[in-house]
Amino acid sequence: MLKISTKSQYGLRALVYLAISKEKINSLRTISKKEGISFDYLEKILSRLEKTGLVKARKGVLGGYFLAKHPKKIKISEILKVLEGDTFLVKCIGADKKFHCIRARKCLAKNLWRKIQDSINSTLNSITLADLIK
Amino acid sequence: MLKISTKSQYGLRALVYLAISKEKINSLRTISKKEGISFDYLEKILSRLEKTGLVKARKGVLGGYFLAKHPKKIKISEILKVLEGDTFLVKCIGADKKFHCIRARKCLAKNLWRKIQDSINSTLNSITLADLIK
DNA sequence: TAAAAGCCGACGATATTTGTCGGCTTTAGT
DNA sequence: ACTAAAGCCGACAAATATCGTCGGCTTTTA
Repeated sequence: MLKISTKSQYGLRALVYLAISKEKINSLRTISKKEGISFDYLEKILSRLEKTGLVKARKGVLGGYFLAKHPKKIKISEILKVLEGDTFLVKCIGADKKFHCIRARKCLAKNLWRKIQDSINSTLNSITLADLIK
Repeated sequence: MLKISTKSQYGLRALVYLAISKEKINSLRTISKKEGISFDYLEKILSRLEKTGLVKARKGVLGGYFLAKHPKKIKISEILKVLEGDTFLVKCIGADKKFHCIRARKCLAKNLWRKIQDSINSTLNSITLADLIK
């Protein structure tokens, strides 16, 4: 249906929150409350962002999350890749060749998907978290 | 997950088929066989395209489907709109204002979604069925 | 009047998305 | 050392969307 999952929307909002926050570190509870996002769900999202090195976490009392890099260094494409998986519009142009269809040569639609894909990618690659918050 | 549904993929392939076919009219059965798409599913897709005036149908023996307009007059955006519904990346920028979130003013993410949306739209609006087949 | 074709609504299977829950580990403050 | 606050992790469950099937109907041509 060509839509951005709420997972990505939530994730991005959390990152924006961290980026503009005056605090050096923000707990999951705080972010979820301020952004109105389910605590448990956001936990999974941030945990994933943590594993892929976009945010860092500190455990224990006074713990929380903070950005791993300067917002300038975080491209939107990175974020979405982590949260949405390898975002290819259609499998037949994706990385996994087993989905590349047999009628590849004849398939005139393929070029279209590729074009749209490119246009999305270039937008995503050209914008950073820092661009969003200024 | 930011993907094009197979419904749209099938629909587009069917339209391309009609556009490049030497026959003036092609039955559902023929298209589904040649394109390797489920007969019953494709029926629903073409029926929808028919209702919205992109293709026309003739009933009875020797019946089938044919394009309602010249491929030059059919923009890809039209096709996808019919098949995917109102394709907005996120509800909060969609037509239905009840989904526009409360934190609209604060929401820095919104501009991003809009930017991506615009880039997709302009690609989709600038390409016609005719462009695909030449 | 029979066969081929499209029309239509209901249904069901599957996949994906969106959460929820419970118990674990780590850490700061007392 | 103990406790409470916080993150970590895997299993599960609910909701939704996608994909496809089915049966019976109408229309049309030979």
